[in-house]
Amino acid sequence: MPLQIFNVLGREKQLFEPLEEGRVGMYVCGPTVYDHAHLGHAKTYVAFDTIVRYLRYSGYDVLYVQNITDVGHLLDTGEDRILKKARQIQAVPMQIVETYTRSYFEDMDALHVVRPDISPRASGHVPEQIKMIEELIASGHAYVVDGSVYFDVSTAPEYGKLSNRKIDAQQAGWREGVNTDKRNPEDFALWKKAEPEHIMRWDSPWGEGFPGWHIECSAMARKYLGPTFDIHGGGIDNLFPHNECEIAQSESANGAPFARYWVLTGSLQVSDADGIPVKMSKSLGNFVTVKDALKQYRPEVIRFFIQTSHYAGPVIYSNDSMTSARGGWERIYHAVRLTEQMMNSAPEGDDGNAFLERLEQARAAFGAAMDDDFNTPKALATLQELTRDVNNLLNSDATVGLSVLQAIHETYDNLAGDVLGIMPQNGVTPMTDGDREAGLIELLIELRAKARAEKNYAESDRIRDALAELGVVLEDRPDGTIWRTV
RNA sequence: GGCGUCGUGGCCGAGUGGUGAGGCAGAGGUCUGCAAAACCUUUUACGCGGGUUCGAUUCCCGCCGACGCCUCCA
Repeated sequence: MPLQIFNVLGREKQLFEPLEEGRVGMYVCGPTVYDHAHLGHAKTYVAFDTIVRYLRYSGYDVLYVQNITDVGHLLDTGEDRILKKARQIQAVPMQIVETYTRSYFEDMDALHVVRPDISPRASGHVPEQIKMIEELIASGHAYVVDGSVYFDVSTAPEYGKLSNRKIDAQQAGWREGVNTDKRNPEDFALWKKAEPEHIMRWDSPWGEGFPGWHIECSAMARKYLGPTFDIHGGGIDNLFPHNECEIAQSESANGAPFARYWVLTGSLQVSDADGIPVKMSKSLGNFVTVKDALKQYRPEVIRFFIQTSHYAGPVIYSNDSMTSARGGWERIYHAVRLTEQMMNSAPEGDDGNAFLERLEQARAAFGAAMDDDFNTPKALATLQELTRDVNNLLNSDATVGLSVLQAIHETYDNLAGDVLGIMPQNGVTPMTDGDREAGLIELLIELRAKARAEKNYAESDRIRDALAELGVVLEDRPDGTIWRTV
């Protein structure tokens, strides 16, 4: 079955047909780098990582662009986020940007998030933004007031089509006294005049200033993906005004449709003191940083947790749900470890090759689930069902030949590893630390086997307990002992 | 108030007009020096009220409730 995607623009599941056959241009709104990433960011970017991985697994040549916002994102006090942070810790703004950009990539790398092909920074694309603003002024979509430039929403008749908002109905929300430069309250800034104390400033045809928040995505998407491209992603919380403004700017400036499919992710929530779920966010202070979460759970478990619910829905983070995710992930992981260790001593040949059909069926079921709007929970269910059958096979008396074990392993490698990114990355280079460690563990297992054969259980348990302390779990099976890390 | 998403068993979480997805937790069993793992069996479901239908958890209407956005957030 071909891939179907729920397009927020139109709010329906649609057959995915890229602009150019076999290629996908994709833009995802990235983070504002003024602090460490938290699990809410992880949910969004793991979700899009999974989508990109699946598109590539399906044979698409994906160009994935995800911006870094390092200028222009203002607080409601009119203060720039980056500048505020810089003042707090007495640093130069670009120092902040650099620190947290590195931190962001460090976290995403740890979570096995494949890096975007291009990670453009807003501050590095000011000329492109200025150019687009000039085009908008020339075509009558924007106007200059005292060194600032605003987009005239009344010139974009389709404004509101993504978020289903009608301009006239929103008047009530306008607060008196704010941004009185604007002709209409719903107009938004493309360029802001820099007050003397504003350090981040650039020359422009309208004097020194800095770009508005929305224009960066429009300018950078156009630069790297062209006026029209396939998929635009982001968190649902940016639906309005950010995404809506992007569309208005881009389509007005380019005279062409902007993104064809809009894919937005639901928010990560946390229960408050009364047990009511609320969004995890910086401003509420109820966040868990990715770095802290990684101290408690391995990256595969965090990914698995995120993938147990559909990307578009909300997810409630709690210790219980994480523990449950860990249990579910371990079941799959144990089967993979069992397969790997049986491969070490399996007979050559294809005994048990009737199982190959089951593997094909698993791939088909997994693909069908993912083709249905990237339904990762359903895809995981197909892996769990496969795992039950794999366990039954490997624990039976039947002989399983090496080629069949390899086929099983490859199936997990492709589906759980390549697509979902939930298999530990095992180094295949010879004599890595990992290999040395594996050799030492196996040596200890041999010593323990000798002790067990002599019924010296005190000694065998001592070895097992000591290894457990170090995070290596042993499991005795009729045909020997297997191990895995926790 | 406006726009939107959603309400599934102890918990998490898919899905469908008519055979109880899957996982976690619980109970019993098999296996085992112990442990662990695995497998088998097993217990609780579809917010409330109407309507359409032979039949609705699934479609329609209303209500209630939760969350998100409308002002910075992935």
